[in-house]
Amino acid sequence: MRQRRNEREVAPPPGHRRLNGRKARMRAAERRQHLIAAALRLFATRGFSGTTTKVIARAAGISEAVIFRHFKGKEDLYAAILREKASKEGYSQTMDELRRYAEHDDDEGFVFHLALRTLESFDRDTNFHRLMLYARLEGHDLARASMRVLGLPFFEFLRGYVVRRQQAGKFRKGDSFLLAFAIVALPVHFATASRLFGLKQLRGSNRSVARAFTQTILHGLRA
Amino acid sequence: MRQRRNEREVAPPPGHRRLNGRKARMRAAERRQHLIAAALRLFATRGFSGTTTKVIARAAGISEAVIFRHFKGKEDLYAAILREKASKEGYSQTMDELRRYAEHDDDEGFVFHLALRTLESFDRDTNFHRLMLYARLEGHDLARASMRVLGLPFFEFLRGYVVRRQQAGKFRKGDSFLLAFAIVALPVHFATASRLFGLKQLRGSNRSVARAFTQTILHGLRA
DNA sequence: ATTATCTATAGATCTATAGATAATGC
DNA sequence: ATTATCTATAGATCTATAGATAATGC
Repeated sequence: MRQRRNEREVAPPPGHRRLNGRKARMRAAERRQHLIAAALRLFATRGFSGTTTKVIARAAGISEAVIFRHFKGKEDLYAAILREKASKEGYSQTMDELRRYAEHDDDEGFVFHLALRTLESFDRDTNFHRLMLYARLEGHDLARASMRVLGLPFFEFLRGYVVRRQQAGKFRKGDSFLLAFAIVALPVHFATASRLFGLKQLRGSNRSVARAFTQTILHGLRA
Repeated sequence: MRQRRNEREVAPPPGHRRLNGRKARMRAAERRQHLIAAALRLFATRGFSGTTTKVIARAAGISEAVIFRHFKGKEDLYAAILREKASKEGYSQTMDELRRYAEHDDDEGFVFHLALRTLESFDRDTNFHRLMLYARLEGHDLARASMRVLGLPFFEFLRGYVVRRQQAGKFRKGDSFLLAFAIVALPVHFATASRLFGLKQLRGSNRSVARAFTQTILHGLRA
């Protein structure tokens, strides 16, 4: 099982100086980021307790001691990754975009772009999503916190949209919670299966997948 | 983080003899099952590498050495759990039931019971589903195998049903793979969020949730 | 002179085994 | 007599720290 050796060094960030072929030293802030990047990949593939500081050090191309110079401990490094990567940015940007479709009562645009941005996010930040899934399973505090601070507001925004469309008589009546849940469930579940678990059967361009889910969510399977 | 102490003993199976207040010894086969049950709970909550043989022994109320008497090692115990619990039973029983709805072209019955059985399965075997999610993330061979042997045939059966209904003109045209995926995605994603991650916001009886998803899948959100 | 990194190692913990001992079935 | 379990411990790893050394900026 856990015997895979995936410890090749993480490339130093662009702009990083090199000293006649040998590695130049990084400044503290730079090394911090570098360690976060290296550790993210490893925690994402093997989980917290499946990842040793030794492996992280090897992947980052430094000695173990350096990790503890920059972070209080393994747990602190893990927490730093979550804090660093679980930024509001992606969420609020997508929310702004969706709000525009919502203002025009453009259900197709709304659902389609929600799905599309979800798929793109899993493509871009596969490791982060993998890490979050691990963190949620492990019941990590910061995963819960991130869910509360980012996930819930987003979901409430989505549910608000559903309620508004129900009141306008455009969406079926019914538990707005479950309807909103259904909208996110399709793309998230698909992205999880295809990107995180690598189910090969799931193919197609992001746009075509998003289009199919949009049709399904808005009009259902029935002809 | 991983500091929770959840090591109370697993109750011995019913019918287990007791010797004037003290524990009676189990026969090998019985102890094996007992260890599997105890370890399942722990692996499910903490993952493979997050669970030590010491903690398993404590939870089972025996010394660590007993584990290695019954299993070649921790990995072997883990594999035994997957083999034991990932039985075809649940799947083929549900498939038989669904086949009956399919024969009567009862889309409502088909989708509703698929959702209902999924939710019930996550209620009944929460720990198993948690373990499988961990195993899939960790890329465990047996998780992949179980997906191939159980998951795929089930999915192909489902896709076959979708194709047949498309040919009958009852289901919309479109990628049968994605349509079939949508049918399972709603209940599975919901069960995962509510049962495995304990999102409290997700409530409602299994039947009402299954009903809501059936409506959504068959008729969509549009009024 | 300051900052980043390394080597070496302590001390805890983890998996696994050997050999002794206690319970059970006949 | 056989089977299940325990105690004790080996040997490998794991996180973390102390103190020495090498690179960098001024």
